[in-house]
Amino acid sequence: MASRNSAPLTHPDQQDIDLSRVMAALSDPVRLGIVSALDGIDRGVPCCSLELPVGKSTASHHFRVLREAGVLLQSDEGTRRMNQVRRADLDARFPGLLDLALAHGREAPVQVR
Amino acid sequence: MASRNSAPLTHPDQQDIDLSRVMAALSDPVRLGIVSALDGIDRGVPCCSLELPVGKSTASHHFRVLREAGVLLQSDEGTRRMNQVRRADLDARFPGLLDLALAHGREAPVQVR
DNA sequence: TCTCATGTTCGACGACTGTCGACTATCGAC
DNA sequence: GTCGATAGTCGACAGTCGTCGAACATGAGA
Repeated sequence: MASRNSAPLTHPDQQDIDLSRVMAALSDPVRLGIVSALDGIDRGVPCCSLELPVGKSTASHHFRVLREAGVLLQSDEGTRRMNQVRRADLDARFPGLLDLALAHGREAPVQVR
Repeated sequence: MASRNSAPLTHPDQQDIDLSRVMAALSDPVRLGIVSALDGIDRGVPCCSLELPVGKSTASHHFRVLREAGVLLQSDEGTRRMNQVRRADLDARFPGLLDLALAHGREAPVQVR
């Protein structure tokens, strides 16, 4: 879905993932909640399946930040935008970072419907 | 030094160091440069010994952010404020985070005079 | 075709952040 | 006591960030 004329979901290549951006992305509690909820799920999860404490447009913003930082992989399936954590890429580039962040980011758990 | 009536240099206890704050602190290139320059030096280093690309008040701000996040230990010695990375505390609380950040944060190296 | 569900984009807003210059505080040396 | 070095504080400013509501775009079904 998304707007017709939106660029086709830009994701950074693995080697272009920037630590500063990843850390900035993960330093927001809402975004850490998203990643935490999505981690370990092997299929893509649509945005609407997460019970986030913010509005739709704000959630959209957070998903974009995570995608552009290289944390999430997004792909369109019909009217749904599926989300998946890029664990392999992140583990390859910053070994241990994701585990560290998730281990310490369980304060505001996000439910997956 | 500092102002006479400033609170006596608040540092978070090891167990109170918050990952979000640490990551936010380390996601700024100037601050990452500071930590990178200070890491591995066993003695305290005064603020003025670092050649930072920002003004005095801005540097002061960055040092405070790092201290309040739990990344730096600051202590006054006469007219100097000595700085040291809290490596033991950080390694204990978030094993590997500092090494990860420093390994990937050498873009804007900061000189120690 | 019409409608609904999903999700984006676009201003707008307040809060926070990074930056600066000017001023102040403290200490040590003269 | 005075002066210089070191360093913090205090506004001020522009830019970014997180948030929202309203409008728009797309695809799936009825």
